[in-house]
Amino acid sequence: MAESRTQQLGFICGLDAALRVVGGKWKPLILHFLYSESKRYGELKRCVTGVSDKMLSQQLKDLESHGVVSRTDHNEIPPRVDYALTPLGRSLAETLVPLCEWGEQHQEMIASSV
Amino acid sequence: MAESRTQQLGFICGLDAALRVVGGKWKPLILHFLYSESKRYGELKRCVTGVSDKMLSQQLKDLESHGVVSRTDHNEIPPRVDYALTPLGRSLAETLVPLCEWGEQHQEMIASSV
DNA sequence: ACAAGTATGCACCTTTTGGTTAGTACCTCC
DNA sequence: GGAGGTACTAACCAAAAGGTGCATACTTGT
Repeated sequence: MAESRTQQLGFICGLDAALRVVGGKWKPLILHFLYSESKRYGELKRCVTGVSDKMLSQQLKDLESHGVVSRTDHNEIPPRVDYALTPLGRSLAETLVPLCEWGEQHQEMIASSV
Repeated sequence: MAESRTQQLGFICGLDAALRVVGGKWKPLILHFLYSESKRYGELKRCVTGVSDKMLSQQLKDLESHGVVSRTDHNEIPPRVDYALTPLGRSLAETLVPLCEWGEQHQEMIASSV
């Protein structure tokens, strides 16, 4: 029984591979908010309600290392840094749209079943 | 400024709501494997490579409480229990398909950028 | 002059997540 | 008759995720 290419790479399936990139509590939300437009660090933080500085920086760094987010440091003082999706990141963020819509449609039920 | 219905319910956005249901390391994979067909506990465990009994039971219970997975205990000895997606679960699993395809297309890159 | 905003890094701590082992009660296969 | 499969649960422990507060170095607004 030949192993599939996916399994040779150490993934269970394509979904498992994708979760390596967007897994975690904050990454999908970050991608989602950058999807509408690129944002400064502070703007992003205000969008992703409840995230701490530490988490936001860390997750952005992860996303950058996977090539889905690009960081532009304007080297100004006070600091000014922009975050944007790369084309790859944009294609990934698009796949989250159906999930987002599902959440909107069923949010009442989700809220009631703790 | 009026708060949106989503925010009244305590969610940042629809995506945030959906993540309450499918958040975590294993839940998306469980849904994905149940999408093709309903499975017995042991079958599912063999599909979701690497999951422990504890995690699989726990996550299945969570998914059941959110109404996306249904559990059928045949009350036999030795035990026989089937897990299947509910219609709601099926609609959720469908939203994961694009993500799965994205993962397949980009798995080489994902594997290389640790 | 002083507070607040700016984008982080660091150290410390708590919470959540996840793994391991053992146990159940019965069956089938060798 | 002992091993292994079946679908779990509970207790215990380790690891990862996540939160808080402090520090930076300079600007703008009060």
